[in-house]
Amino acid sequence: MLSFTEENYLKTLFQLTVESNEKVEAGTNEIAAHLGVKPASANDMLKKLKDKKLIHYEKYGKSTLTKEGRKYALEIVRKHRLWETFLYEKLEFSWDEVHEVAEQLEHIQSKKLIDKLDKFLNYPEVDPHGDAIPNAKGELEISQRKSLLEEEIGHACKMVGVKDNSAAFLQYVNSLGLSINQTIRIKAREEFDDLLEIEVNGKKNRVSPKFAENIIITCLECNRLRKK
Amino acid sequence: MLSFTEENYLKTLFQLTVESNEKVEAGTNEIAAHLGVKPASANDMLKKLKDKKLIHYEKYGKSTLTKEGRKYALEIVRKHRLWETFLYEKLEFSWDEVHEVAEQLEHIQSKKLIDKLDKFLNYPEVDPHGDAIPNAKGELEISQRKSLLEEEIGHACKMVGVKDNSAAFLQYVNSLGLSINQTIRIKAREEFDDLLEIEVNGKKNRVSPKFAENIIITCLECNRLRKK
DNA sequence: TATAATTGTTAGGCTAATCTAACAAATTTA
DNA sequence: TAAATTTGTTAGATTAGCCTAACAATTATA
Ligand SMILES: [Mn+2]
Ligand SMILES: [Mn+2]
Ligand SMILES: [Mn+2]
Ligand SMILES: [Mn+2]
Repeated sequence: MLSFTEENYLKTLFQLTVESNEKVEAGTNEIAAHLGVKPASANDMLKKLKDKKLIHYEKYGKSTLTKEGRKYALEIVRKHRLWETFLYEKLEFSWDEVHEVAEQLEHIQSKKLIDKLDKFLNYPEVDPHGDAIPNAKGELEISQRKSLLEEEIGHACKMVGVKDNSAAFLQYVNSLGLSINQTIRIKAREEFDDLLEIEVNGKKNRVSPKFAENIIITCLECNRLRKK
Repeated sequence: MLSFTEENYLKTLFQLTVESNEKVEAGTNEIAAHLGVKPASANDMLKKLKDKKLIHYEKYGKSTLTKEGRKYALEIVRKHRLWETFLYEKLEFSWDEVHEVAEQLEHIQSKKLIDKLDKFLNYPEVDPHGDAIPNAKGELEISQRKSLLEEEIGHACKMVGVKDNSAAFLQYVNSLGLSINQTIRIKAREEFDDLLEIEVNGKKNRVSPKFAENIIITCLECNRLRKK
């Protein structure tokens, strides 16, 4: 059985690779920063997890999860998101309060507990943030992606990537306050010139269809409602 | 904030003293045995808890909780019993499965979580084993006690002590398979001679009114129903 | 009340997870 | 491509919680 700490390292690696929209492997410093520890500490643990065959790691190289490690990571993510859903739906926690408590609850060891919780919540597909919940078999339905241009008016979505990777475009994206994981709400579409009115962090802006076509998003509303 | 381990020591001391029907203070070996560690380990921790002013402890003496330590212990007991109730009432866990998981859940740190859980469960007074749940202020309603003679026919109760402490009586008690914390069910009362028919661990026996008068119990049914 | 048994303490070690400080490799930049 | 910067590693120390083995105090028993 894994320790609390080992579990946190696996989950971090999962987030930084499998669930990242930027990379498929993670460096030691990055992992350390994500966990709030020093690189030296992360280095020790990476060697240990490699010995346990839970991650792929080579000296001075980047790390990824093995199949086995990924299995564990998915279990933890499943628990985390089910608990968040429980807190949100049953205990009147708000959207932004659930994560912190779920960080603790995700480490409770009991297969029965988590399966019963899943049933009690009526097998939810997504957590309160719109993120997919792995099922009991460890299968994760990756949120459907599309371009910002294809998103429905009125919906909120999350930016997960770009199609155009040119510096010019990225700078443009940046200047509008947009970045990975940023929530974007589409307010309206101008009939006259097809510009989209979007809201980011409370600030409104207008973007061209060409711009929107190059922003990759997942729709929060669609994910949330997919099977409910 | 207290560590997982410190919390377990405080809870153990609470169970061995405040909630015990035999003693009001506990020895080092006893504490160690209850926690499944060696006396040397318990000794280290007792000194540490004393420094933190959570327990009264003197070299070669017995230990008890300070007011502060008792406050923490009650919080943990409250969490433990609320989680047991949740598992039993909402997640279809059985009577005997709840304890193990609650041992983990009792250490989750979130005031809001436990108060919301309390509300969600509709402020239960007792856990699935009939034990009282401390309220949010840390007040514990000690289960009402009476003699076995006063118990209602058909009810199940728990033996918590004796009135007569003579060796002869205790031996008699013992020969019937009775001991502290043992569950007793009253099957019937004979009209003819007032003998009580009891069942202990599946075995039936008959006891005199004089005998029953000297056994102190708390009624599980009454505790469970007191305010529901 | 002397001896035996029980109970409690200490010293010294071990492991997991962390740190700092020094260093080495890899990558970026001029 | 050489120098500067970033990234990653190592050695050695620390802390919490546990252990064993030796010992000391207390309590029970003959
Ligand atoms: Mn979260
Ligand atoms: Mn965690
Ligand atoms: Mn319990
Ligand atoms: Mn516990």
